[in-house]
Amino acid sequence: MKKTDRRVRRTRRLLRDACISLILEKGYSTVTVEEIAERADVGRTTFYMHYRDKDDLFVHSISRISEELYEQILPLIFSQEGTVGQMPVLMIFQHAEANADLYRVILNGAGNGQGLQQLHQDLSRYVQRVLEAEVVQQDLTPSVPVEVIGRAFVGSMLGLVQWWLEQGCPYSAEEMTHMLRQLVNLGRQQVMGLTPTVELGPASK
Amino acid sequence: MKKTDRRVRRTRRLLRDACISLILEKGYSTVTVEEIAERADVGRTTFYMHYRDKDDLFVHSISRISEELYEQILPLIFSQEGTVGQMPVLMIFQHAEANADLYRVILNGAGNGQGLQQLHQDLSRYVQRVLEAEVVQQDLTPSVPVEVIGRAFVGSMLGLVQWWLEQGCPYSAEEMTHMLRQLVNLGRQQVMGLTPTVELGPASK
Amino acid sequence: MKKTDRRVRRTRRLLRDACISLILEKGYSTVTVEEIAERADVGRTTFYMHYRDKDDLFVHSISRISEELYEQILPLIFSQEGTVGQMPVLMIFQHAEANADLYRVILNGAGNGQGLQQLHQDLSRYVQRVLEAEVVQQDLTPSVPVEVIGRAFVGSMLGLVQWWLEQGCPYSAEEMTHMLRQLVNLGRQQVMGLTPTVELGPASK
Amino acid sequence: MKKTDRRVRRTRRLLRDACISLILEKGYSTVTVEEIAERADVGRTTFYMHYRDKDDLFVHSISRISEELYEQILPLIFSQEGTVGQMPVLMIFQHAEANADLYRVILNGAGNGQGLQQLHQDLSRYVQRVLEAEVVQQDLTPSVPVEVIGRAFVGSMLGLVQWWLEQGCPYSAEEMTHMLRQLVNLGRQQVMGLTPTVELGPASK
DNA sequence: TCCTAAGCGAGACGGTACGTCTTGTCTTCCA
DNA sequence: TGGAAGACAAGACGTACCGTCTCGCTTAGGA
Repeated sequence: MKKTDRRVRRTRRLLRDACISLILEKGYSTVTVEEIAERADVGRTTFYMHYRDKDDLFVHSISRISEELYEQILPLIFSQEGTVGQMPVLMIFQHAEANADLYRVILNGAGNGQGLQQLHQDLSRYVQRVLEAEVVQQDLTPSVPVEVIGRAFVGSMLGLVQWWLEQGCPYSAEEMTHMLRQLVNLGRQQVMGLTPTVELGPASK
Repeated sequence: MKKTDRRVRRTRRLLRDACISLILEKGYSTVTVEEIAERADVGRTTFYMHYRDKDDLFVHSISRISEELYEQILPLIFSQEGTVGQMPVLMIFQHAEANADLYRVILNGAGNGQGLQQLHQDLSRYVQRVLEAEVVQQDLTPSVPVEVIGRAFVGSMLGLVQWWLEQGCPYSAEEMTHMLRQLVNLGRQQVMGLTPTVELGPASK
Repeated sequence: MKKTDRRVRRTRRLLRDACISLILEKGYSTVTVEEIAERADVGRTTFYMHYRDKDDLFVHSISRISEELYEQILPLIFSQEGTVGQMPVLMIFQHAEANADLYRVILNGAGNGQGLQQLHQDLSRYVQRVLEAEVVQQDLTPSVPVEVIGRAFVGSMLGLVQWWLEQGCPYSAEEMTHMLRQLVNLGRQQVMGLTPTVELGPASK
Repeated sequence: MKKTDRRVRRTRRLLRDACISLILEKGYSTVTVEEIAERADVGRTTFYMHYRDKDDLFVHSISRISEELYEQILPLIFSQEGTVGQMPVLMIFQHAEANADLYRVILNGAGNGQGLQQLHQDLSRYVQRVLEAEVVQQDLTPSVPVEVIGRAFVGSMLGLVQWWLEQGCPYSAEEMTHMLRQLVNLGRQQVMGLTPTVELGPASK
């Protein structure tokens, strides 16, 4: 029951990799189960032993990326002083740049937008959680529901990431982070009932 | 060359309506050309006389909505005093509420995200144009490219619209507009080099 | 009621010619109504004004040939001394050689064998009629029904014609006629109760 | 490589049987692949796994009959004394009577006459071979090419078979054989340079 | 001379069948 | 015993023709 598990894991990894690489090559909707199986050097039967269909595999494939992202960001968020710190946003831009192709696939709405919805939701939830912690710790009374703040923030962030990747990353991740913060921080602080802070350039860090 | 045109137009309209209603009922990917044709009381052959495939029809179907939106907003934008006025944003929320189902389809990324991409792009372009006019008229030197400002703004707006519709519109369009403005206006004014203004509530209007 | 008729006749002729030439070029079953109409410089609608379908047109097209054949042979048959004379057979070979392509189409069974069946039947009937006249005139008692004699005769004749055309007419029409007569005359005379005659070569005629 | 083969063979047999029975019921050209598949209790896809199209299946279907015929006749032909013996012809009539429907389909020119052409050709070749053996063994000098003799013979035989089946077999196979032999034997013997023989009735056999 | 009916071209349309492609299931065979 | 091979049913796809219809245009023969 050990060797088998390892083999199973291997097969699944092969399938996920094949899935992603094929989507990158020719677009989500034109990729077939057959192709994925062939690329993974696996029988079509085997595919169906592990995943229900292409969508299922796709969701699991991108969840690897999400998990990677969450594992890096989660600890940082809570090691911070209770604000949506600069580091996490920066890391998202960096992570996106490192996995540009995959991000592009997700942000463009592959798989009927499943990936995008999930990412949007997950990130919003995290941001919301952080904001709620802030509210509790500093006893604030936001004039706008934190859910709304989170959604709007993630919306602008992902909007920028998508544009940025589509343009071929004309700015550095640090610059993008700085611009995003300039755009959203004042508003966020205002609706949260915080004192506005002056936003310093990325170089000053 | 007149009667025929009218018949063609009628057929296309029937197809577009059938397409949208079916997507709303059972999701983009499970709708078949056959179903659309049947719903439109049209032969499958006729479908292919007018549209290449389901995607093609979908794009044309939603473009009708977009055009409706643009025709209402465009004039307003330029009749304003050169700022991303309250009215256009409000109108988008209202338009979304009025066409909630269709917006949900688009924002959820139906059709491989084509609709969402297009909407994002179109709106960004409009916002960008307005901002550029502002820059020229008031001789400003923005610290962040207007393209970035536009993208971020549209990102947060669409993020909010999507969340709002998914939640069943727990706030009024006016409230949503006000919240969005509170969140983005200060930042926008700062990076544009404008004097910050106090944002008044929706009721005060 | 005059010019119109002429126009109609013209259209039908154009259609028949187009039909035959197309069948010769690419085989009966692959020819489409559209092609025929186009070749005849006629709208598809017009085709259906004159013929029910491709088969209908085909039958009418080949009937022209049959009629030509019958008009030449019929008089001769009955102007003869009451035997299946040499002339008619020779004329069939000559007619076949002159219309080789069309005969090939018919004998190969184009149009679900309709043409072939018809030709077989028509010729058999004629031969049978001649034989019956012989029986009556000479008060014979054939040991084999004339219907059978006729069928067998036409069978061997058409079998030879088809082979002959397919081989590119390696013999002259006269030679073919002579060979056919050598093969069938003795038997026919025997079963008819006639005195066998010596068959002379084609040159001796 | 065993069970699978058996399954494949079974499927093909089902398809061939369905094909023939449907053609008999409603004519070659109106039978559709869908119907054949349905009758054979097989998916349409499966049809295309085994045969290219309806024509392909038809040719394979009738080849079974031909093979049956050849397997019965071939041995007899060469076990004979070197003449186109009575037995083979009789067997063809008997075989035709036993498979009347299928023969009718073939002789009427179903499938663009493919079956008929093939049968004609195959039988002609066999007859020709026998005649050639005769020529060599008895050192004859035919006044007509054996190819021509064969073609003419097969032509009259098939002509008779077709007529006979179409008439509902008004004579016995033995009678038909006798009539055919009366009609062709004298001529054949003459052109082959053989002494004419008296043809005895079928009862005397 | 008009006008009116016919032949006709253009082409939208519903329908049927085609041959292909992909999916998901199941069975058989092999390592 | 798990996985590859592959037969298979199901069903959507996009295409090709078919036969029908409606719409106008031309034209020619009778008023």
